[in-house]
Amino acid sequence: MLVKTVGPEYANIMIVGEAPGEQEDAQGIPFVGQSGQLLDKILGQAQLSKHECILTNVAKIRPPGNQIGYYFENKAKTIPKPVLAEHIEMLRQDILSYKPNIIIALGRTALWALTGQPAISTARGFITESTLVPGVKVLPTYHPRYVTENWEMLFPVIMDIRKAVANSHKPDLVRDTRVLMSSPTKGEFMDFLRHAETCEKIAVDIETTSPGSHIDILGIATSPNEAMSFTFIRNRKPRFSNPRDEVDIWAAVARVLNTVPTIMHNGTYDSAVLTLNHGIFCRGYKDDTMVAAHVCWPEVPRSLSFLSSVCINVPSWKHLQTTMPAWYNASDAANTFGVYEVIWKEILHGGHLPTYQFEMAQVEVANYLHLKGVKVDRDVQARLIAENISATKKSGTTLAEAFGHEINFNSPKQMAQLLYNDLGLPPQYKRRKSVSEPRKVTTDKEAIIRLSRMSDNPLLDLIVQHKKEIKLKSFLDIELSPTGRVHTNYNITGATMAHQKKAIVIDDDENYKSFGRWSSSKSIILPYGSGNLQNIPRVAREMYVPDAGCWFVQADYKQAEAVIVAYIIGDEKLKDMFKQSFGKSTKYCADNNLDVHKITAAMMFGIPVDEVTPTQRKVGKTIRHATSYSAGPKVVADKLGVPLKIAKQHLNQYLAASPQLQIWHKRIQEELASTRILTNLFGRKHKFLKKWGDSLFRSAYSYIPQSTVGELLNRAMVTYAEKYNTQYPLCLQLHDAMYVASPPDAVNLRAAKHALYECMMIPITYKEETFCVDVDFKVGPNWKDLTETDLDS
DNA sequence: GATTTTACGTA
DNA sequence: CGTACGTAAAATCT
Repeated sequence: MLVKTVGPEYANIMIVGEAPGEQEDAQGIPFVGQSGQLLDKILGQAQLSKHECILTNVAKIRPPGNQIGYYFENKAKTIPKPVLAEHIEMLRQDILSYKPNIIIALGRTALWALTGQPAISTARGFITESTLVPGVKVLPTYHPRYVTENWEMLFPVIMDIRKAVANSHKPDLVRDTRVLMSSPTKGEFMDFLRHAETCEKIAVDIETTSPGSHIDILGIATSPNEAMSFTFIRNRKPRFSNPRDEVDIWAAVARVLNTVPTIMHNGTYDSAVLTLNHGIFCRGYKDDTMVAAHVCWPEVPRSLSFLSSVCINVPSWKHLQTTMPAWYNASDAANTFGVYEVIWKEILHGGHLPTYQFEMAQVEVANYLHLKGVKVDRDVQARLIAENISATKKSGTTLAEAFGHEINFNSPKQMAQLLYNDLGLPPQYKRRKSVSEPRKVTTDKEAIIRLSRMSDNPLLDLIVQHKKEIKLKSFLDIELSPTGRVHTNYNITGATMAHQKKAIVIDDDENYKSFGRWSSSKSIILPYGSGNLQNIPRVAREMYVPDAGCWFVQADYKQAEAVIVAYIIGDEKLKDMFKQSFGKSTKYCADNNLDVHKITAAMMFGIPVDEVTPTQRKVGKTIRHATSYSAGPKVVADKLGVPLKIAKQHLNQYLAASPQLQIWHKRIQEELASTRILTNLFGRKHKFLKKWGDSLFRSAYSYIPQSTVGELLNRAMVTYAEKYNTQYPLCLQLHDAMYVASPPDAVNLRAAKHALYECMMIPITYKEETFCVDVDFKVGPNWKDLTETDLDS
């Protein structure tokens, strides 16, 4: 049936959906189905009711199978069939007769019909003018049906509706009243810099070209409504023939950035470039909108564009990056200022100030480690590469001879052909996210190891070894900087890169989450090394060395996640063990059976701790590890190399002996059900927006231990950097460990260890109980050959 | 040529 | 049905 437009005559907000669904079709009223119910909730969050709005759809009749594609001539859904064109004309008439002030376009089809724009993801959140009925405002947002599949988009949709409500009271189209100056003369820019020096706050943004991260454009905003950007390099050519002119400007810029409190968006990048290329330390850089967003809304995207769309009311500008780069840059600076003002209120209102300040305190250390880099011993590197080449050749030749032809072991296709056709082995399947998904064949390491166990073909193990050697090459065969160093970008707010893009994205990532740990990625300023320094295999670590005349001192939190878990689940036996072993040497712990895995095994098998055999200990270790994060019997079976049935028995034995973990998992599920928010032991909150189910639960189980340990280390590191970095400088961060450099004599090593220990002993309180996580030390001349040492030895 | 999938290294 | 992270190469799409 034809579903008509409904709503009161006086309404000034019109909501346009895509097409009627089953319920709408049956009742003849728009938005009465499932997505209508969600719409009610969303509108409620913006103090709006459906009954105050004009409701309609682009297509007035339900398409077969709810497929909107039915109404289009082409796959891209840009050429409507005559019937849809008629419906759109009806929509136009409705707009003319109801005269809404603003139209909320729900989803791609509504956006397209009202404005001709094809992409909802870029248009979302920015008010534009309708092309269907010129003069009418359109605010595009996601369709509720899309939100039900992508819950992380609920937040922006609510913000969009609020923006629509706020704008529905304004008579005109949004006029852009900002003053964005993009082509000043040198004199005008110098005047502006003098003006900026008198401001209480400014926002700054730079545009750079790679390689070299040269600054093309620098923009400064003195308020959300006033910004000026200056172009230094255009089309790779400097603007001034006399370098003197540029020097003057940089001197003035340096004065401003070192004295005026500065806001940036992902300023770790900007300030690193300014420091490295122009010697400007940006001492005024105190606030960052990306860090602020990470603290307030860790689960949402934090590109400046996204944040602007939810925080402020400006026209979309990201598409002007190439055509009007200076204007774009001025917009960035002004909008950074605007976003800051909104998020700052949220920081205060939401009680996020301490966490925000702690995040900002990490910026300096992260930048220091980024720019300093780590030295690589070229001789060791050459030796390791040579060894790797000969080993790879040897295993490769053996395999090629055995199979009668060359095989690309990196190719899943060729591997599948080899394993499941040529060798006729039983296909192995990947684990699925849910049972409903189709099974997919895999040829990964685990699969090959499983096959090796069944078939006794020694070539399978050789394949695994060969693949490892191929992989190792990528860690060894790396480019070093002219001074023989590698650099990594430490990201305090988690990931900074969109998945597998050609160009590394600096402040524009849409796919962002973070569990409070640092991540490490390729530096675009100093692109030397393998990029990520947190996943270097042990073998390759040999070539990483401290600066001349020093050794590495490694300090890592001992079994940190296990300690945290023991306290949260209230496992008294384990807590007792951790207390007894605190500060004790490895030998003492071994002699006195102070060993988590032995204790686990003893509990499982119901025997005294000193009777646990090495095999039983291995079972205990695997089971504890597996159960902590809710792994299943298949993983345990693979790890231990035992049949599934035995693995299940082991798991049941453990769960029977130690029920606390399951009780805790239940508790986590209840917390997720009531608020979807979990808080780590330092008060950092994370909202879990993924689809309800086991995958969500497991992610949640790992959150508290993982993020608590990450934050523990980062707190220690900030304190250490402030107090001791000049004496024993920091070199590396590895989630639960940090590395510093010290002269290798006993006195210095001991002092370095004590400095680390002092900063790392941070008491953690949980349920009125306070504890510390113990620290282990290792020292050595390179990153691989480290030997254990006690605090005082 | 761009995007998605597969695999794999660390904590 | 461990999770978190980043990178490389192959496979697939357009």
